[in-house]
Amino acid sequence: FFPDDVLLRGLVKVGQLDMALQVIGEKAEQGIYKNVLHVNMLFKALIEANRLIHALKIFADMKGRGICPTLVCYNTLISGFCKVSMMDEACRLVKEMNTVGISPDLITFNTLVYGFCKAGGIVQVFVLLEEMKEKGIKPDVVTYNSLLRALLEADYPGKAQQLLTVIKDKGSSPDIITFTTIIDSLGKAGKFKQASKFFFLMINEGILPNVIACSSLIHGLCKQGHMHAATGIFEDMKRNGLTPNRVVYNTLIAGHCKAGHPDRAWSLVQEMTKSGFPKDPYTYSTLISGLAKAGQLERACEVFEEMRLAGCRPSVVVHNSLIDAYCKTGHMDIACRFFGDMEQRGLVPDVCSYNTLIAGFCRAGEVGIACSILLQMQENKCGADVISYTTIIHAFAKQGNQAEALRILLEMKKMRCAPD
RNA sequence: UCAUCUUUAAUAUUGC
Repeated sequence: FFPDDVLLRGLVKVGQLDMALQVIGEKAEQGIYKNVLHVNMLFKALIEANRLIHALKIFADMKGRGICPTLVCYNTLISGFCKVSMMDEACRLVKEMNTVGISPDLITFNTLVYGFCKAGGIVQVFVLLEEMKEKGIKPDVVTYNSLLRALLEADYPGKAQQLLTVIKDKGSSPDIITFTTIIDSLGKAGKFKQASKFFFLMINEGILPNVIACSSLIHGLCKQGHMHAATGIFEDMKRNGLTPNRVVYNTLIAGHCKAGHPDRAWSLVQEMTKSGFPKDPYTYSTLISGLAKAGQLERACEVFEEMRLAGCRPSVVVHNSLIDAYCKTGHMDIACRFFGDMEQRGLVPDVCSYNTLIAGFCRAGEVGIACSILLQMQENKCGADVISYTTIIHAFAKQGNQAEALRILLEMKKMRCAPD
C-alpha cells in the first residue's frame, strides 16, 4: 500500500537491509531510484553494517540505468571507503564526480581529510588543504577536528594547547568535539591531569560537557586507576542532569575491575541494569576479563554461561579474555581448547587471539611453540603485529638466547608489521 | 510550504 520509496525508508529505519535490497531489486525498473534521499539512507545503513559491497552494487546498477548520483550520494560512498581506509577507491570516486560535473564540496573534503588522517597520510592531508584553498573552500571546525586527532596521535599530545590556538587563529571556534578529542587523546596517553584541565577549560569557554565528553575523561581517569576522581565526574554528571549511558557504566565497571574491586564493579552493574541498560557485549567481556584478573576465574566462567543463556553470542574478545585467563593460570590446554572453540563457533581468531597464546607459551617457557604459532598466523592470513614479535623477542632475550632474539627482530623489520 | 539523505569525539581482550 505504501509507495515503494516510503517502504524502502521504513525498512532501512528498522534495519531490514536485506528486504530493502530486495525491494530495490524488484522495483529498479519502476523508478525506485527517483527518491535519492531514501537510496542514500540505504547506502549509509549498508556502510554502517560493513556491507559497502552491496551499496556499490546498487550504485553501479543505478548508473547503469542512466541515473546520475547526487553530490550527497557520492559523499556517502566516499565516506564508506574512507571508513575502511580504501583511499584509492575514495579518490577514484572524487575523480568520477568531477567527470560528471559535480564539484566536491566542503563535506567531500572533510571526508577525505578524515580518511587520510585515519590511514596515516598526513602529507596527503596537507595537499588536500592546499587544494581547498585553491578552490576557495574554507576548512571548518570539522576539518580541524579530524586533523587535530591525527596530530595528537602521531605527535606528542602535549601539542594540544598550541593546536587549539591554531584552530582559533584560522577563524574556527573549537567545539565540544574539539575538546573531547583532546581530552580523549590525553587520557589515552595517561595524562589525566591535562585531560581534566581541558575538561574544565572547555566549561570555562562556555561549552557544557555532554555524556561523551564526560566518558572520555572518566576513561582517562580509570586508565590510571583514579577511581575516586572518575566516580566524582560520574556523580557530577548525574547532578547536572546528564544521564550516564552504557559506555559510561562499562568504563567504570572496567576501571573497578582493574583496580581490584570487582565488588564495586558489580554494584555498578546493578545500577546500570536498574537504569534500563541491560548488560551488553562490552559489559560481559569487561566482567569476564576483569573477574579473571581479580583472581575470580570461577565467577568469570559463570558470567560466560550467563551471557550464553541470555542469548548473547560470545565474541572473539570474550574468547580472548578466557584464553588469557587460562594461560595466566598455567592451563595452556584449556586455553588452546577455547582457541579451537572459536573456529567451531564460526568465529575467526584475530591478532589478539594469537598474541595471547604466544604470550602464554612464552611464559610457560615454550618459545618454540610460540614461534610455530607465529608461522601459523601467516598461514592463516592473520598478519602478525609488533606485539606478536616483541613478545617472542623478549622471551628469547630472557632465556639469554640473543641469536634467536635478533633473528626475530630482523624478521619483524623485514615484515614491516603493524604498530600497536 | 515544511520536513527527511552525506563529514569529525567516548567503553571490553594480547607483549614491554
